[in-house]
Amino acid sequence: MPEDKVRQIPFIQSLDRGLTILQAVALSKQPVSLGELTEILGIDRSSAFRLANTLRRRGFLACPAGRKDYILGSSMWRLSHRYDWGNMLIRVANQQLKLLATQINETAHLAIREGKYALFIDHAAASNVIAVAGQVGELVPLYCTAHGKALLADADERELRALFGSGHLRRYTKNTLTSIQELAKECTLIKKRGFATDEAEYTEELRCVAAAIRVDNDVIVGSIGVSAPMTRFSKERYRASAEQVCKVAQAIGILLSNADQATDRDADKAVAEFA
Amino acid sequence: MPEDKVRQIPFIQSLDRGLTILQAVALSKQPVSLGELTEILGIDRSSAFRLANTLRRRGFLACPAGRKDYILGSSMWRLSHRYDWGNMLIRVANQQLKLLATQINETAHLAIREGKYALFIDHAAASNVIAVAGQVGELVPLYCTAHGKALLADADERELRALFGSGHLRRYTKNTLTSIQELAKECTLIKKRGFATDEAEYTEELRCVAAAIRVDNDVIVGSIGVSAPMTRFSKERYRASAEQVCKVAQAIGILLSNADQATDRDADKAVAEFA
DNA sequence: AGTCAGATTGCAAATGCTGCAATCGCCGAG
DNA sequence: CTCGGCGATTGCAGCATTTGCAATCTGACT
Repeated sequence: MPEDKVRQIPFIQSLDRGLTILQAVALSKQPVSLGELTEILGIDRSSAFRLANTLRRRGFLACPAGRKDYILGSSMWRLSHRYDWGNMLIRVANQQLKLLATQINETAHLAIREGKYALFIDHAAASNVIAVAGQVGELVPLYCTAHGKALLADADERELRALFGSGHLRRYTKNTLTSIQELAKECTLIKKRGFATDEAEYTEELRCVAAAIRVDNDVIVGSIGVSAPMTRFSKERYRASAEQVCKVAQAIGILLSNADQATDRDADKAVAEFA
Repeated sequence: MPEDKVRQIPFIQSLDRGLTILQAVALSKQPVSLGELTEILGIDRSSAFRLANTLRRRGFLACPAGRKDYILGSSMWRLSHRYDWGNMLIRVANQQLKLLATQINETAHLAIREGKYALFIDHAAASNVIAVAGQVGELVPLYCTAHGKALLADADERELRALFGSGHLRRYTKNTLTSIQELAKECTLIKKRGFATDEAEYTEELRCVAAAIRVDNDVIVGSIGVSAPMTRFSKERYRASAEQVCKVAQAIGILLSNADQATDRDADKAVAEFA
């Protein structure tokens, strides 16, 4: 269990414990019993109970009808729904996005997943280059774009079928992957090497590299990438770009993971190497 | 602000305060300064600071680059993203869904929003009736279905344009609304009267009524409704159904809002004193 | 530079939290 | 139907944690 806590600044024990409970419950697929919480926190049963009870009163936890173990409550739902996460991502990633566009000298995009599609939520154009496809606000299929596939990186075949059904996928170009099986294999590869490509699989003549943005090196919350016409984006050039894309994606992930000053620097470092 | 403290059930003060901060920050559109938090909690500056700082260390709050006021952090994102809200909604709504199907004697559906689409996540068929469109897992457009429009009820024209673009909407039947302007007007109406209709706007010959499910009478988290072929679902019959649909939607909303207190009799007191 | 508002830190008091142990409530076994 | 057994809940007294005050720091504006 990774427990990295720095206490240079005094921190409130009981609040911290409460948050631990919240996390534990959120990360568990099953309802969590008081006993388990006691175990996790390593404190007395009664204390765990009172903590959990406080969370329940506030609606952050709830008890499934009749049961006495805990699940997340509606407050979490409400609070996170109300919040404008898209804007947060845009804000945090903006600088990195521009950096990427400048370095590679092609248009860079930021996307999030929206159901079966990837949604472009921001872009940065290189100064001296004609803008390329991918308007902000545009929805593109997940399965045949670099951004989409990056967002799908963690999916296995079962999930893909649940999402797209078991039939064939619509073909956009001659390179489009149309079977779930191929797609699943591609996802595995993408996950391993860290970036996804689009070899004109959605739009003819358009090549694209993208990497998933992960919070805590885990949950995928968005993707960042660059794209350009094949004529301008040679295979080796865009392969080289992949590395930069990955680094930037990671930098943004770090910024999101612990958005405090200390980690601003970590992110800078991560980017600095090739800046 | 009166600070009634009833300690029939002991609750942890500092955790409670921390949660208050979380709420305050989440509900504010703007970053919240330490001063404001102090104000809200009615405690000393330094205490508020330490509380907020603990939340920040855990990633529940963050500071926008360089600034020193607070916004929600990535932990909220991560936790709520990872949690299976769909299942929670299905679980809570299941009974009501069946009830609705029985009462109206037509198929009832439960849907959530997924990007530009409504996603059916559960359904209940009336016993003696041939099943109707709307498989669980099906995605349907937001703008031309009762569920979709119910989910859009709070959107204004600006938001609609941001979502659908400013062009024309695809026409599925002769009744489909194809202009954003019409849609915006419809949304206003839906919001006012509490339910949305689909007069064969997506599928020919299919009529549908749906109402938004709101947590805390505010945030829309899903929709519930019934549908049937027009031949069987006369205009007056389905108008009468609207009322029931609304009631059920509201009931689910209440169940979601206080999932903990709904099953707990003692908690009624707690609710009373909070109000 | 100088001033001011807000953020951060040190410290001792005391409040609130904790763990222990006793009680309660629910199940399944006898 | 009663009896254990297990986990949840509650009462209590000691003391660790949190708190408010006051001092210090930061950094923005004059």
